[in-house]
Amino acid sequence: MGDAVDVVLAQWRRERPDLDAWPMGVIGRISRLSRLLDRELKDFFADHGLERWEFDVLATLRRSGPPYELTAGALNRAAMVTSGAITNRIDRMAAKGLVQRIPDEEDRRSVRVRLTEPGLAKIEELVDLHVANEVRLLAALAPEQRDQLADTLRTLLESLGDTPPE
Amino acid sequence: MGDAVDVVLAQWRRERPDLDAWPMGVIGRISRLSRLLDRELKDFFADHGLERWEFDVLATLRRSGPPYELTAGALNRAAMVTSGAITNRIDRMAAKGLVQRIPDEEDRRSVRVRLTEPGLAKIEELVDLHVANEVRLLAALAPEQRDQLADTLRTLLESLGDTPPE
DNA sequence: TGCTGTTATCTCAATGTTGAGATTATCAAT
DNA sequence: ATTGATAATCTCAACATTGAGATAACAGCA
Repeated sequence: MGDAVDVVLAQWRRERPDLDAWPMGVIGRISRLSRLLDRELKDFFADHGLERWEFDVLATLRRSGPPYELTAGALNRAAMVTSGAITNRIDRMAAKGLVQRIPDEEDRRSVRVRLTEPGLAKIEELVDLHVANEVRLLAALAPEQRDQLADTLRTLLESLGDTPPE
Repeated sequence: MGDAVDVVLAQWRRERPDLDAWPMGVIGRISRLSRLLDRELKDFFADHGLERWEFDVLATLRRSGPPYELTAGALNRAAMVTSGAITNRIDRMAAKGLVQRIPDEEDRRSVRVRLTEPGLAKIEELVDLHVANEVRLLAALAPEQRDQLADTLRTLLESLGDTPPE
């Protein structure tokens, strides 16, 4: 009956009764949940010899469909990190043999990053387990609750400009 | 009518019709929202000469009530970071004069971190603006939506063990 | 008093991200 | 063709966090 954020809100009510801090009940919880879920996912991937960001890159390429390749730019937009971070990630995954860089003939500024055979095998092996793990993490929600939650979060994302590329 | 996560889900449906990836509609959105909100808050605090983590430390001390002091351990539990990170943060904030370290007489392993006069002034100056900024970020939600959202997120947090200290 | 286990904080090397700048390539318009 | 603006990627120094280990202090109990 109450989480850590309830305590925070109660403290503000006591210390600053004039302040209505309700937004913290939403934003604070999103932040904390994100952190907790990150930890859980990290543990899961560690058990399978991957970093979370490696899985994300593999999954992004896999779901883009054959030939399982995207430009570096598309990958960094998907991951919401800077270009420097993506260069670094691709370097390391290429060294591990999970992806390969392919020069783009059409636009020679671009690099296409393609899933290798082992990379494809890895994501195929893990994606079902990953989804099952996520189902476990959300087990506390009733089916209608989770649909409603997804809808509300979508509304928020749209209002913050999280619109698909094209 | 659709955010970046809807695209991800549609891709999985096309590529792997056998896989029901619904949890990504929740966990993916929580991750993305957390990142987007972080950026917004970062911009806001930058306009006021603070890092986000500095504000968090000030706010945690302020809402704990007079004499506005907590142990380093309490601060790192609140911030969900490791002890090394808190040591570093306190060092820098003490150098800026926002907090001061006070040896704990009762338990000499502990350090109490106390808001200085300038630190208190800073948080008092910013907290209302911060809440107003958060209200702005959540403006897309109707009042019942945000209450329901907060409730659902609380359910999730509790199920993941995010329970208050004592 | 002396042990043993636990707790609080700090230290520090390893690691990863950011953010700005450099490089190279493309595009639009003249 | 040439110029200027824009775009894609890579480079790299600065910075912050993690995670493991060190240090010091407390607590319970024989």
